[in-house]
Amino acid sequence: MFTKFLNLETEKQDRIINAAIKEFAQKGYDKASTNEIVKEAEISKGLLFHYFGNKKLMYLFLFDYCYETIADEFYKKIDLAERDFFNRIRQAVLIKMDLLNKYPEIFKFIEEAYFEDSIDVKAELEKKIKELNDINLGKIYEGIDLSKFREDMDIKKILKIISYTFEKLSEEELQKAKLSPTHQIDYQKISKEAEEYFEVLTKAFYK
Amino acid sequence: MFTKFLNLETEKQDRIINAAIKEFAQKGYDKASTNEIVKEAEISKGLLFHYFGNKKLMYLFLFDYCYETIADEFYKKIDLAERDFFNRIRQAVLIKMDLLNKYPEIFKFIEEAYFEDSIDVKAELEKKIKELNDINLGKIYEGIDLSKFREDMDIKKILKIISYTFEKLSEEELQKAKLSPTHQIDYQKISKEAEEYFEVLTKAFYK
Amino acid sequence: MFTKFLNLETEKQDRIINAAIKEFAQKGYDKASTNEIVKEAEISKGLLFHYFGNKKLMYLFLFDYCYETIADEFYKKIDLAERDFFNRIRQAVLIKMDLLNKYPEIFKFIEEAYFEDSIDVKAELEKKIKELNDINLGKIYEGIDLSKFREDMDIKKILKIISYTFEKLSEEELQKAKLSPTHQIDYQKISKEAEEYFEVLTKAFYK
Amino acid sequence: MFTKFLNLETEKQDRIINAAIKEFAQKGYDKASTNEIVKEAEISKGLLFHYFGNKKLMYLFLFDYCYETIADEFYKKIDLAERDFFNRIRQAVLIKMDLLNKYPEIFKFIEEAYFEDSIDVKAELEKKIKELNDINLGKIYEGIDLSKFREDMDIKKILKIISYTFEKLSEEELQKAKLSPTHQIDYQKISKEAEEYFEVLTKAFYK
DNA sequence: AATGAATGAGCCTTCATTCAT
DNA sequence: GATGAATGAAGGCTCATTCAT
Repeated sequence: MFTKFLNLETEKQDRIINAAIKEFAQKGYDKASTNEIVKEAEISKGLLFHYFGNKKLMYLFLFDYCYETIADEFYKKIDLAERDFFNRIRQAVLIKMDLLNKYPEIFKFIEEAYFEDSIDVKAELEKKIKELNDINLGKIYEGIDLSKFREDMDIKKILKIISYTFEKLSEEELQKAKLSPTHQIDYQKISKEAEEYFEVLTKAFYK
Repeated sequence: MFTKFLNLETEKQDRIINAAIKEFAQKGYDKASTNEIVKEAEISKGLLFHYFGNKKLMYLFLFDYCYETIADEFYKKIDLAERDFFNRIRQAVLIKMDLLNKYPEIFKFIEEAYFEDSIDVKAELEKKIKELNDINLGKIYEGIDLSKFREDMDIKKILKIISYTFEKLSEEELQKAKLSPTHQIDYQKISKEAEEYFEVLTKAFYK
Repeated sequence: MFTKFLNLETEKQDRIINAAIKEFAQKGYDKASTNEIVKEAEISKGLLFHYFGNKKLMYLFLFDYCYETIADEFYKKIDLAERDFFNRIRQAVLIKMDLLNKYPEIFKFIEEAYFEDSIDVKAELEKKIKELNDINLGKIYEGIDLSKFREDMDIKKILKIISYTFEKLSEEELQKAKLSPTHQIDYQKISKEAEEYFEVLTKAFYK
Repeated sequence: MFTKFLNLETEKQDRIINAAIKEFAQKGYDKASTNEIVKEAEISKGLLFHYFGNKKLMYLFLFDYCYETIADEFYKKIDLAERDFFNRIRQAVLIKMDLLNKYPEIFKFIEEAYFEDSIDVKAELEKKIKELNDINLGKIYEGIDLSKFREDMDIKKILKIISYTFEKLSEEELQKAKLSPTHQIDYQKISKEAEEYFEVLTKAFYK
């Protein structure tokens, strides 16, 4: 499919990928301009279509590229030997924040992709996202020590409630950052808040 | 501001509003075409701009309209005499699903609006959303009987965890419906699932 | 033709005339908006067309109105008893400047009208301008004492050369004002410059 | 800037330039339609904007093109060895009329440009015109034999009066042609008239 | 007389994509 | 492989004018 592109010298690949990610992350699928991408990447108009066929396929390729980049690093860093659920989640939150810092554009791209509503890519994208969720859902809970949890409740539901809480917490902080004038995320405040929720949730769901 | 439009006969207003909501809900702000809206509403091009000035103002007007329509019905139906938190949330979930059924396009429009990233409307929209959040946040917890909850934890955090759980639950079901071929929401299944989570959460957080 | 309009109460007539002159003077025929005119004049859209038929006729009416307003005052003020040509022209220049100060919008309108190139009004306007020139050309020279001029030249050519000089002088000052940041006309400088040219021309063409 | 356009085959360049000049000359900046231009030039809509960016830049490019075309021919033809002022002006008048005959549309375009009031191009255009005036003002008087003129008057004013006379004379003839049904300029009559004015002016201002 | 809602052609500009070179 | 000129549909929006009330 994208073999032509992948056989390019890495430097040119990177130039193109970075230019495209930047444009899509900033403007979303519809408003992103292939003109801007080729200008930034310093390649010709025709070449982009030679490599990717069309805008949609390029976007979908970038989504995969971004997802893999982030996922690879994520699973490289997470310690599956840590069997305590809360510590595992704490780890996940910290790693996510680290990656956010390291690859802001890529992260931005993925985040926007989750909310991308353009009819051109919506269907394909949702399919991809669903698959990813199915694949990864289990992974993060792999090897968790379930013996610490109360046994008078459905363990799956407990895990879900805990996951939901931290996801919503992150979303809310993100939303707050979005609405603040500086768009700055206050990592320290999030960490502190998370610890307080850990405490409540441990008291509620651990033996 | 929109007095010209609001003085129209209701039938024509509805035709225009429905056409516009449908178009924006389906395609998002940028890709939505005023051409399509006037075609669907069976009015002339110029008239739309006679009423709303421009696309952006029309979109913002529709957001207000949609929000008010939903909020009015929501707060008319919710029983603030019900002081038990879980029953209150159960109510809220059911009412929301009912409205979702009754006004699917309006709901769609609002949901999309929350994620609308078009630079044209982003700023204004976020301001509106922020204001709404500030206003309504407290309202749903009004008059709740807090004496039933455990006292060894921060009550605010408990309430948040519970809210988060049901919000995420709804979102997940919605997402599942989105990805299913028929886009059908299985209300019964949701109700049943919600009851099971009520049970878990009561056990965890009630005295 | 415009009897409907002319039978209006003067106050309303003035409101409409002023609004229209302002808009045309500022934007030229094509870009002038009938919408802006009715808004400023506080009358309804339809009424404007009821009175004037269409934009073109309104413009032509305004040209006549403006021309008459200026010409009436001009010929009321000019002293036809002054038989010296240079004094007569000096008078004309001073009166013109006075009127410019008193009716800046009307003057602006007439000036713009002379350069109006819109195909819609060009032909009609040029016809009007030609007629006016024919009528008024003689008037300003009426009763001039020709005995002061040299007799070895065609007197008509002498008068033309003198007129041309002052017309061009005015045009140049106007153009300079146009190109200056403040658009301010320096009347004192013009008067002084004119006097210097008077001197040269007297020496050249008087006995 | 306009390299894309200037690298085109001359035939196509000419087709586009002629179509554009014609349209702007006839209708002025605002009313000129890019649609008409591309139709006349037989190119696609997009191509025009590919070459010139937007309407304004195209107009400004054409102004430069027209000015250079005329100025180049003018200064190629004028004989700077001719030191007699009247002969020099006679030359200038004849060359101008020749060019007018040869490039009527270009001339028209420039003339209209001087009076172009559209806010879109006014500022830029006036800047260009001002610069041109500064550059060319001296050139036409270069090497003139001033010893023939009377010494009891400001020589600069004399030269101005003479220039003004011939400029106005040309303008009047042009205006007459404009208002005549055939739009024909009667060069012979102009030459004869000019000679008569030469005579008067020589008598008045030469020693 | 007076209103202002309604029209729809026309405006400039953008864009992904194609294809001859 | 690489170029960038060329396409033309579609975009949001404006406007003088009409006409039912």
